[in-house]
Amino acid sequence: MPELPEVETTLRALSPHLVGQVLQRVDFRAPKLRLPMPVAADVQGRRVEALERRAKYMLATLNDGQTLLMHLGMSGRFSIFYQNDTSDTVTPISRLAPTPLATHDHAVLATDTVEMRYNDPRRFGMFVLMPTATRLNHPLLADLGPEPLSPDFDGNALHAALRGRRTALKPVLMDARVVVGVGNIYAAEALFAAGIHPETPAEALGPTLCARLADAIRATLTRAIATGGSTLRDYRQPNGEAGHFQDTFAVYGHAGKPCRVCATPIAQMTQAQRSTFFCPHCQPHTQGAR
DNA sequence: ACCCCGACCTGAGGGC
DNA sequence: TGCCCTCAGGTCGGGG
Repeated sequence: MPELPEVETTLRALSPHLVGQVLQRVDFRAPKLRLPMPVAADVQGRRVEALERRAKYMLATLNDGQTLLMHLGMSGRFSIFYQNDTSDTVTPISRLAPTPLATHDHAVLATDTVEMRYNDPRRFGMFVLMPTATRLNHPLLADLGPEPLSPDFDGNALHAALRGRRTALKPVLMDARVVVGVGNIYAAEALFAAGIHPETPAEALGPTLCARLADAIRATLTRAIATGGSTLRDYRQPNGEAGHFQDTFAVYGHAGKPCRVCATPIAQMTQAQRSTFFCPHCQPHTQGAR
């Protein structure tokens, strides 16, 4: 589920409550999600010095030289709860009052003022503790490609990354070594925005189309962040509200419905075991692919 | 190196 | 009502 916009939305909501705050209470309730959970005592009592995003990972820098890495997997979400109802001095960012823990609440991080709960039905998320000094060399982070919203991602970077990739463009866009943060939804939406067929051989995409696609990826992700991300099933912003970008999907989940531009029915197919949606008219097969 | 596929896990929805 | 199948936003690791 969560792709870059959902992770970014989550991070922006958590930041004011985490950065500079001490994790007074930490509870990893499941022994493992995708990976074994850290030991709570190795996190509890530390102050969070920074919270950053790399790809779909959130990295909380702790004041003891460790970094807590968090990933939302397919169905993960954080919710912010008030610690108590006497929080007059706390900015009312959350409408959620404390409730009993729910099924699939796998982690709890509490500061003096709020409690953050991580819920993840499918348990594909992860919490990993690693040394801050070498964190970028950690296997989870070492081979990641450029951030799509950073200046070093442009048509030239994309063109270089597609070299040697003979397979269909859309699965390649979802390869984090090419560009990070782009999952099944945003790959489809960006390809529609760029007017490129998802089956175009990746290495056939010339500089002009690479520039157009890089722009489309950046614009699509930026718009999604601005609307709080996409809520299909599980994802929620940490204040409990759904995202809204799903209301503006051009193709994702729209199989058989008329294209908003040309009214041609949106097509669906399978690529790399994932559903792909596209408009056969607005995203023609490109030959030569400049 | 690339590429394909299965694995991880739970829940929702459709067909019978 | 229940069962059984398919599908779902991600990523890793094994094999060809």
